[in-house]
Amino acid sequence: MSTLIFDSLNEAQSLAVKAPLGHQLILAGAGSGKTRVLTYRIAWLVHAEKVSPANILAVTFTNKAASEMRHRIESLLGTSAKAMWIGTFHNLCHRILRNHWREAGLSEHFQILDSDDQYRLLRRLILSLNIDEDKFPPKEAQWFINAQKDQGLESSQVPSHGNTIQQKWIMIYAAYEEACQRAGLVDFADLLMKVNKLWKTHSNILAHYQDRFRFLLVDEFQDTNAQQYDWVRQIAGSQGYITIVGDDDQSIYGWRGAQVENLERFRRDFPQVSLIRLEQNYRSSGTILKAANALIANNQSRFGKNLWTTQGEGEKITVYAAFNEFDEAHFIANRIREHQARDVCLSNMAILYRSNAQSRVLEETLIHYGIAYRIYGGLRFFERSEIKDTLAYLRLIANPEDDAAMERIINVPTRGIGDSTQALLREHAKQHQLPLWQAAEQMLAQKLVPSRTASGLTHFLETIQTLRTDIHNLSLHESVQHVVYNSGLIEHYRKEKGEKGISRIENLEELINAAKEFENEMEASDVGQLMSPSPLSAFLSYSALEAGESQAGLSQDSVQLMTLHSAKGLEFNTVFLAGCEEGLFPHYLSQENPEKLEEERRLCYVGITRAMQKLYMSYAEARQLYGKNTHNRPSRFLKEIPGEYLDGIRIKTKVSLPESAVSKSDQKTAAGLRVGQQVTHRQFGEGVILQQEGQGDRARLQIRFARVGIKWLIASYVDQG
DNA sequence: TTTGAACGTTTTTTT
DNA sequence: AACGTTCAAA
Repeated sequence: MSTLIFDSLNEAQSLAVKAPLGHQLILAGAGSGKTRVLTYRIAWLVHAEKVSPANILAVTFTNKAASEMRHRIESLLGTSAKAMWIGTFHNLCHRILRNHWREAGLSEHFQILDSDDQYRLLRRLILSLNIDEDKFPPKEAQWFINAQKDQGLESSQVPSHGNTIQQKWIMIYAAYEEACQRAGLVDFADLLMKVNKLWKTHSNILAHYQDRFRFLLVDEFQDTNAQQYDWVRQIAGSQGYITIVGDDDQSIYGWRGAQVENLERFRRDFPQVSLIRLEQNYRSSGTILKAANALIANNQSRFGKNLWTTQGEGEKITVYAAFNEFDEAHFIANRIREHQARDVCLSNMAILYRSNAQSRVLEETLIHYGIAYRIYGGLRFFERSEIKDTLAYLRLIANPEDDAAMERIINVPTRGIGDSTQALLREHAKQHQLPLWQAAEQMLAQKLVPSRTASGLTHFLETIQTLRTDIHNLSLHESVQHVVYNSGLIEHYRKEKGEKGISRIENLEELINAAKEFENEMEASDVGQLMSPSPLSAFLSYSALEAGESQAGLSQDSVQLMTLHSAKGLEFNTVFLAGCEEGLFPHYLSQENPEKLEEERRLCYVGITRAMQKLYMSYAEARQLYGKNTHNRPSRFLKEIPGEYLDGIRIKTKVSLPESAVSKSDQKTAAGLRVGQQVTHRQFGEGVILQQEGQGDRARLQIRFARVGIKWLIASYVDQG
């Protein structure tokens, strides 16, 4: 490796990369090359400071970012970086817990509970505790428990303040804790909490990690929570060198316990932190950057920084006032075609939105236009119910004490084990302090179940046992395949009518493939997650930790659709920021609370700064939201951007013609009416056509009337205005 | 116990 | 609109 590569850095970057050993806080604005700085810093440590890669630990926000970083480092160094630990907090903690399960008080076969599993478990517990489900909804219990865990509090440590409601929550938490412990289950927050506790109770283990990882680098520090902060502080000890990178303006995970204050706290807790600001932006045009700066300046609580660029002004930001979400989608699709014609490849364009629900109309329109797209988020692969059912079979096979898994599949497919039988089982299990599995065996042996259900239950137990012996000598993917085909799940889904059943079966096939790929990767990376007691166990953990970044068809050139949250860290030539309306963005649940509103603004900042050359922002005057027609004002964020950076339709304009609708001749009806046109109606008065269904005289038109709102009418009853 | 239909409710972001 | 829950009938 030549030192020449380090010459390509700017002054601030170079300062950060070549800094003498010590603690560093790098405040890195959007597009300032922070990933570059991190990877180069690591390369510098290895190359110039002669640090062994085995002594380096890097924490990233997503699994994807981790593997990207590994690649970059390897290509910089020209060697494998296997000895280096790079991963998310959750991933690294998982690895540590697999190494020290005994000391952490876990079962060797512990499995990870994802948030859906957690919800189901809580719901069941609340029911069995005879607590009113309406007063203590599982969702809130989940929220409560996760919030406590993020603070590092076990159920016994949560103060009740003599508050009876709080006591109930604590009671639920305690029951949940016990259930997890008994079944060998660990949730996301546990991964961190258990490692923190492990380190506090076993100083030798902590010392081992402190000794090994003298060089710590943490990305996206503004999105760390209290537990993660504690984790970093512990492993650093008094010997470690920490580099943290963050941007307070891009803190968008406050709602799940992230604390921006951690940036400030770091500076207080660690002496002699050198602070470096990266303020030169290499990504966006001057206009886009200035717009972003102007927007974020409306936030009160920030470190304060100003991004600048040497790039030219570039094009203005196009704001489009759509009539409704369909018009918005058409507009976007047309623009995508234009850019495509100008040689911007599809994968360099992204449509960003606030909530996943917005994706449907966009998807449908893109399909209509024949534009390839790839969608992130929504239901991820490993979260689909058919996949989770299969995984539950595998989990129960691997660990008969996994009650959550057993609950899930005991009657899937239906085998006559209904609610009452299940209640009976639970009761027996509770009284004898047994896992459900053993409770079932006992009850059958003691003939405590009616004969008809007994046969169903026996059949279930036998199925699982047979599967267990069957797959004993099979490889991972063969095991998965065997379970898919012999558990009865395939037949079960085949019976399901419509396309749903078909796609489920396809997904199950895909699961077998995923197992195969996982196998290959394990072999290639020799160590990897091999700490797990078995390949199956490793695969199960993987499925919970990485819910499915890997999706079909990712090699094809396609437009990227995702929420603003998942766009963090990415960049695109052209960005469409859709749904810039009050109530949608900022979301109405955040409108009242100033802090939440600032987070929404940061989210908008993140969205804007994803764009390199061209940004479109659009809003719809009318939109179907939650099954109702809504009329929302343009987002306040649009108004916070100075008009000089904006182009196109003025924001306050009441009516403007959607060009996409006009240009399409097939939108015309026999009466010569078209979308966007002003019309009058004898009874309802003046209005604007929003949408059309059908052709000719029998066409139905959706019209927004000034006086009476939106109505669907037959074309022949409308006069052109 | 299972099934289907009617009913009512609920809408953010995710490692 | 989409989902989950509840209720009644088989």
